[in-house]
Amino acid sequence: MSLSANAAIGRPRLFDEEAVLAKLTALFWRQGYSQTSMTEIVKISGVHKPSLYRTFGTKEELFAIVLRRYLAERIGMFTALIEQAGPGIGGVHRFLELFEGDAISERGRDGCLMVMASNELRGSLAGYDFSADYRRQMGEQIRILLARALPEAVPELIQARTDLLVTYLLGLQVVLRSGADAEEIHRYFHAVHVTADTW
Amino acid sequence: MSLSANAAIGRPRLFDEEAVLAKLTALFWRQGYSQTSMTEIVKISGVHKPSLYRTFGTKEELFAIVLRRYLAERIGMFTALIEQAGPGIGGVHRFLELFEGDAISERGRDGCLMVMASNELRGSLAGYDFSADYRRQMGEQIRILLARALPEAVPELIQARTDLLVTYLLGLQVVLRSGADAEEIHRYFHAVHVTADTW
DNA sequence: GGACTTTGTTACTGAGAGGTACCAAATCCT
DNA sequence: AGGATTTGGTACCTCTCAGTAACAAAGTCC
Repeated sequence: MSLSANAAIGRPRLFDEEAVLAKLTALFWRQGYSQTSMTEIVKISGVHKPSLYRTFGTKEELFAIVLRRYLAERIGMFTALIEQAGPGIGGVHRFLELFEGDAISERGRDGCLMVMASNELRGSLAGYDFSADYRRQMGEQIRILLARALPEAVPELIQARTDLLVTYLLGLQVVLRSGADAEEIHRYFHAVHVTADTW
Repeated sequence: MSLSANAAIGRPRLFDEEAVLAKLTALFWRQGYSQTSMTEIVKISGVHKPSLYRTFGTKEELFAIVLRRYLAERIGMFTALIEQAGPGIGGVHRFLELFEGDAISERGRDGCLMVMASNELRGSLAGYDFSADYRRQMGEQIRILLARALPEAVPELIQARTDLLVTYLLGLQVVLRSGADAEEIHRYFHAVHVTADTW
């Protein structure tokens, strides 16, 4: 399902949609939605305004596209980290370590675009409740991690642990975006390591 | 420390600063900083623009005043809830119940102004790192709650539990602002009740 | 080659943003 | 009473915002 209906007819597009969306994702992620102007978007993307509007629609529609793309990418990252972490309770600790590595990176300090957009747009945009979608898909991934880590636990307990971890991770993104230093960030990771030890 | 240097000389002010700040806090809290215009601020406050600028400075300075005021009020709420919750591990559960009552209220659905502003302004405004201030003061309150709840725990453990709860509560505000329904909100509270039972 | 279609580029629009100049009104001090 | 000082209120400023009209350029199809 491409954005352009018929790619063969007419003058060929000089820019790559995916590359532009990747750049704009980073831009929105850094600055937020309403604090990013179309002028900046034109500058960063290298695509002139009428082309942007023809391709992606209004600023709001463009941001919705960015959000859907980011959501899939983000969940993919969770899947990869959980895969890499392995089974057992050690897998939970390894997952947290991998997550911390990403968190203290340059991009990690921007927090999570979903959390940022949830706060700015109250979780939905143009009728699409992206925030609920994000929590649900994130929960599914965390549940996989915990089900493999705690094979003897009943589903209700797995769910409670999952809900705790999801909420914790959302809060962590708030901290990351707020400019906390590596020491404070590590304290928060330490806290959940300690908690996971009782599981 | 009043905002007006000399209250006696000149025409008396027709509006109450505190009442105006309370209204504007609610407005910023609902809409966010950059999505709230000076025109709206004039309309809600009933104070004309030049008076606002004379009294509170620029929009940015006004918001800084709102943030400091809100921070004190918010920490006061934590203090009150913790006082009301009482000692022992039961105090933690009661604190959470009281907090949930506030969370599912109309205002609770707006989340926390500090969390919202942290996401929008990356934790600081005009050189004031309000976000770090908030986490520190919030941590102090939670530590009091947990120290009374777990009198036999070593300080390191109290600190770890505190850091977990602080991060969890920040994440919860993200969920609240995103428009989650009461059932989902209750699930997240249940998750931390289950965790607190192992303390 | 010529009709058709889509894209790149420039210039522009109306609306709304944050912020202020200016003057009348209301108080205090002498 | 009259200057001094502060506030209320109207009208205005400049700048930037999202969005678009119009036309040239670059392709496909017949």
